[in-house]
Amino acid sequence: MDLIKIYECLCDRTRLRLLNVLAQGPVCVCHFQAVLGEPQVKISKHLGYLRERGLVECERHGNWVVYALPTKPPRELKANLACLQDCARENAVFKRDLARLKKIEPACAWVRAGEQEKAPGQCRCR
Amino acid sequence: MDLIKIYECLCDRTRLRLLNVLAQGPVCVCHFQAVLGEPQVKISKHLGYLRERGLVECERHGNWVVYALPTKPPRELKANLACLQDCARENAVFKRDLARLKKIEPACAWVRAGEQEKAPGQCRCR
DNA sequence: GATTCATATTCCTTGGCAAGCATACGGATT
DNA sequence: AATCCGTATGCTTGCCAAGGAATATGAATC
Repeated sequence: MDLIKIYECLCDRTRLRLLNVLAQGPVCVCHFQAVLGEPQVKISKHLGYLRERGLVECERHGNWVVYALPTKPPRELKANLACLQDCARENAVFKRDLARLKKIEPACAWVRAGEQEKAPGQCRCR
Repeated sequence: MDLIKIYECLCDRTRLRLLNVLAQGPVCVCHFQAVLGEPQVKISKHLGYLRERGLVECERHGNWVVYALPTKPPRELKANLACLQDCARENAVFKRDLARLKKIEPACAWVRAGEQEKAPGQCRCR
């Protein structure tokens, strides 16, 4: 994987927040909206940007689309994500996002459950 | 230091090469030209970009300007430079640059010598 | 089949950066 | 002071990315 491409993905605040959240595990788009408090278009576009460049993968479940970090990330990506985690640990925005994620967690239990269950009929996390 | 700013600096191939070379120690602009094989303007501009954002520092010695990594790099910068070094180790371009640097080294001994000596009257490394 | 919900895409405007050419600057040499 | 050398800055062009509004898609529900 091209280093430049990785850094291009990392040099946007929204994308950093997305990746920081994803480090906790798979998340679906509606949860991102709730956690980041950003409009749908913005979230979707940045996820698309990351997806095209191979920094995230996604899978559809009914209406929901669940995003996750690659199952087999290349060395460079792995290293940089680890570095990001290390740097983000103390950052206020990143911490706030994770706190919000935790609050929402009950609403997206089916994602954490390995996507075995059927996706709920309606999003209750916003 | 702002993480975004760091990543913005890292998402250009020329700047990555500059930083990779700088990881070996202080280097003056004319050596960069020889090592990277890129025109003077390009080198100078990218060094300026890095300088404005605090990723490198510079000091003038006669006609020469010697660039170096910050003496006291912030945590995030340190971490990312280390990560870059780790990722760049196997990269062909980066390795070639370091090889060229080694070849040139005799011509810029005064830089390595802690800048004690007077700068030579003319650049012989190009 | 029509509607609803979640998500993606298109179109537009705006801003910033890369690259190259020409030129300016600062210091040393003659 | 005129010149030379190393380095930096203006200027222009072209590209790409961000953001927002509107709209399209795809799947589920009624």
